[in-house]
Parts: sequence; C-alpha cells; structure tokens
Amino acid sequence: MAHLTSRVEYGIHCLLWLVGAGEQQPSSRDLAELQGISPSFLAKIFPRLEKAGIVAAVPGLRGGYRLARPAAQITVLDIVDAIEGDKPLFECQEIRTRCALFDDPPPRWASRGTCAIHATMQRAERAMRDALAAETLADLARALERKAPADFGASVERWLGERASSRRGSAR
Amino acid sequence: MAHLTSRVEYGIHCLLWLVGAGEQQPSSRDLAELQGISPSFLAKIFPRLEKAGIVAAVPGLRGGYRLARPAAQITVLDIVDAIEGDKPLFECQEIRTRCALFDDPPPRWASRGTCAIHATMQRAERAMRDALAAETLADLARALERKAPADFGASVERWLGERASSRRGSAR
DNA sequence: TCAAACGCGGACTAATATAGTCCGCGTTAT
DNA sequence: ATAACGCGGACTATATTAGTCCGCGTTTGA
Repeated sequence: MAHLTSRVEYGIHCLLWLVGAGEQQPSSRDLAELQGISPSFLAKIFPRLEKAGIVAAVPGLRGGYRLARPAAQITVLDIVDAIEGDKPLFECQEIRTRCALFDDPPPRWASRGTCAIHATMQRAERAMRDALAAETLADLARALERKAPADFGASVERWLGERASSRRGSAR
Repeated sequence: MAHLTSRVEYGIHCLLWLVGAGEQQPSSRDLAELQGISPSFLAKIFPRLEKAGIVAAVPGLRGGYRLARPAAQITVLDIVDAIEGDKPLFECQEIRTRCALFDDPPPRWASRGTCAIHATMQRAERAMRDALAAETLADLARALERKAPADFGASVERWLGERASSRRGSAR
C-alpha cells in the first residue's frame, strides 16, 4: 500500500459507523464485523484513536467506543496522525553535505538553512495535510447519508442494538 | 523511508549537478561519486529519468547523461513520477461495499460514485502533486547557487572534466 | 582490433514496514 | 465466577526499499 495505509482506511470507515450510533458504544469487534474487516486488526487501531482523544473507551463487559467530541471537530488529518503517527512524507538524508569536493568536515555553507529539496517536499506535505485538515468526519458522514436510503441509519442502530443485547443475554 | 524515497532524493541531487555541467555529459558513476552515493544504485535510477524524457543518455565510452530539456521545464513532480512511477498516496479497497447488513451483491447505492474517503485522499494527493509541480529544477539550482561560493560551480566543472580526461587517458 | 567504459536490464540479498494473528493482563457487568 | 471488554506485546507472512552483482550490446581510444 502507499503512504496512507489500510489502517487509516479501516479506521475512518469504522469511525463513520460511530457517528450515527447514538447512545450505543459498539465494541471494536462489533465495528469490525459490521464493516467486514478483521476484528483483531481493528483492535490494534482503536487504541491509537483513543490515545489521540478522538474516541473514548469504556472498559469491561458492555464496554466499547464512542466519539470523544463532535464529528464536526474531528478532521481527517487528526485521524491520520493518530493512526500513522505523523510520519513525514520525505526524510532528508542531508545528501548535500556529501560531495567529493568537500573536506572531512564539510563547509558551513553546505548545510546552511534547510536543504532546498527538503523544503520543497515539506511544502508538498503541508499542502497535503492542509487538504486533509479541511475535511471533518461530519462532512464524510453527510456524504454517506446522502447516498444511503432514509431508513439505513435506523437499520444500523437496530443491528448494533441486537449485538449489544445478545451480549447481555445467555452469552452464546 | 516514507512515500518519497531515497531514489527521488538521490535523483534530484544528481540532476542538480547536471544543471551546471555545461558541455559535459557525466556518467552515472561520475555523478554518484561526486555526490557520495552508491554508483550501482544510482545506475538503477537514471534509466527511469531517461525513459521519462528528463535526461538524454549517450552510450559507449565517453558516454553519459545530459538534461533532455531546460531545467526550468523540469518540475519536481516530473522527476518524482519518473522515478516512483506515479504510485497513489492511497489505494481505496472499496470497504464501503462490505457491510454486514448487505446481501451478497451489495446494493447499488453503496458503490455509487466515488467513495467519499477516497475522494478526500485524492484531493490531498492532488494538493501535494500541485505543490511538487510548482517547483522546477531551475528553482532548486538557483537556491543552491545562492548558498555556494562564487567559484564552486567552476570547481565542479573542473572536477568533472578531470574525470572525463582520465577515462580517455591511460585507463586508470 | 581489442579492451575498457558506457547505458541498460535482470537476478539476487538484506532490512524494514505492513497486515494480520494470537495470547495474556486488568477491568467490569451479569 | 465467568465472559466480554480494552490494551499491549510477541509473533508471522508478504511487500517494498535499498543496494549489489553480473551480463548484454554499444562506442571509442590505444
């Protein structure tokens, strides 16, 4: 995969289910099965979202996750950074100081300021991050809501509710 | 490394040496040793730049590379695409069609248009690519020229000239 | 004419990252 | 007490990256 990995893709999709979940607090297993992805893999993703303050975790039986703040205050960049850890698009290796014409301690001017190539890459990364910061979880949820039939949200809530009550019940 | 790899970093640094090379056409080995990187690794990078029409290759003894067009007409994006092959920042896996509430052929509306998450990532990638396309090799060369002492360009040309004549000579 | 250096490509290796799985801990509700 | 929860660490398989090595066809100075 590329720079924005499956972790981010899975994370956002499952956060979107959380937007319309109402009072419920689905577990990571609930979310994984609702979304059709690996439960054990999703279980590695959500703790990162919790530490970043995007979701709140409720421990114990009947526990699970809910959004820690309104969806309109969670940007896609917040999610990406929480999951991927703010890894840079480009890592400058300071190649500019390694020139056959330089002596062992390379001249000062060679490492003065930021490497021009690095600066260009940083501008590109900034542009990418700005674009990700411009979109919130609420925007994405609205886009999905427009596509789905009117009763779909209620169906999802019902499905999550059934999962929750089956846990309380005879414990399979 | 991240999404923009060492290949790109090495490629751009060595292309910059080519900007001020004048009439000379340094070999990839010349460029690698001038820049202090692995000659065999750089030798895998330059054929890609050649196929993209960024540099022109001259085969045979005394052969080497020169820019195929003016540095002002070579953007950083051109170089990145030539070396990395235009790989996307994000690969959508169409997770949206995999919902536990869907039947085996998922409903039409679920895959209607572009996935909203994918669209956001594509906007971010576009922003990144636009930023890379805004900078040319000539811009980078100018930035370096401002830092280096006035006679540095001439020293590099002399170094490359000596390498060239030592090839013609008694063969090491 | 012949060797040496060139570009080019393919096969190979080592290290790292990604996508997962599995197990055990402490917590909590039934 | 048990079962499900979040959490973390250890583990595996596969893909990518960084880099080496060798061989082919071309060109050219000795």
